[in-house]
Amino acid sequence: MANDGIWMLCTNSAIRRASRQLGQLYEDAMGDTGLKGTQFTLLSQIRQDGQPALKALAEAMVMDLSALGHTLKPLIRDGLVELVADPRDRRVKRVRLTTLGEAKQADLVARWQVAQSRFDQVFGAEKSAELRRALALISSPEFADAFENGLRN
Amino acid sequence: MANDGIWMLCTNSAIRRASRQLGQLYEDAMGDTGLKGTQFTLLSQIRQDGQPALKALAEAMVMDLSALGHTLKPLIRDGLVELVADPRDRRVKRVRLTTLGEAKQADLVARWQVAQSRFDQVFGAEKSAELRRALALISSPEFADAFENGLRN
DNA sequence: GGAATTTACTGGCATATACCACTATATCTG
DNA sequence: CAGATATAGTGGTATATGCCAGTAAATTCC
Repeated sequence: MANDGIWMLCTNSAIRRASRQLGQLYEDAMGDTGLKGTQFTLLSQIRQDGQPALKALAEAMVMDLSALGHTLKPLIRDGLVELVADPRDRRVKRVRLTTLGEAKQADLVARWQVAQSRFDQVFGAEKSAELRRALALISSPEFADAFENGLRN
Repeated sequence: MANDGIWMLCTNSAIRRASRQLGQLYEDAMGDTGLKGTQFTLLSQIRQDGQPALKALAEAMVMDLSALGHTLKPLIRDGLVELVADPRDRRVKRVRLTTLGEAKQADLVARWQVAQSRFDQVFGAEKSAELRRALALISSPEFADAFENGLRN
């Protein structure tokens, strides 16, 4: 499996490489819906959060605020999500699924489940859950803090 | 650590999210060199392979050939790598580091090592190596094949 | 209460990455 | 050998993602 690349030494290279591969596999499973993996992720997270402020959503996704804004554009253009101003704090905008967006998301969940169970089957369900836990740990602010400032216990 | 997102269910979401975080951390460690993590990865892989054909490099990186072409553009523009035609097969182009590219790569290795050892320290060196193995497995063509066509043993 | 600061978002620019259509070579086949 | 097919790259278009500079609204501080 090409054990001789920097990805065997550099976790960053390794994770990006695996990202590309997994992105392909999941996207194929998404099929003709025309939506990307990231878009499914976003729709699902928005659905779960209800009506998150952009800032909060960006943080949850571990994504730059402006990157989130850009990424939402096609979804807004296609009428899957919409932005609503927060009446309490007029700096804040909240994202929510439109009716169309909810339908699309539900459709995608079914397809996603196929991809996810294939992954679990090939990689092993237990190892899969463990991998997600490890990745969530890496994605946490605590991890970033320890990385940047050293482990001071 | 926000245990309630889709990233706890969807390995694809989880890996992209962790990619973003790790990309940030490593890039910060790269400092003022002006190069991105991906560019370091590419320079390092090219260095290791010597003078790989674009196709072969794309495969090793698990990257689309045209994506690789686009990604190399800034590196070519900045004089870090160059393309040379293969005399045997004139369809083939090979990439190689320029003298400047070699110097830059060597410089980056030092910085990268700082980032990688911080990662190992925070995540655990053994777990870290194990994670890279898991990611390399996921990135392998065998994995993709099993994912797409099912495990037929 | 008004100036200074912080916060939330927007828009422009640059790289990362994929797909598709097209071109140039090379290889295969009758 | 000529036509069909396969292979390697290129260029265009679209999404993904980050940084920086700006804008507007809220909060803080005399």
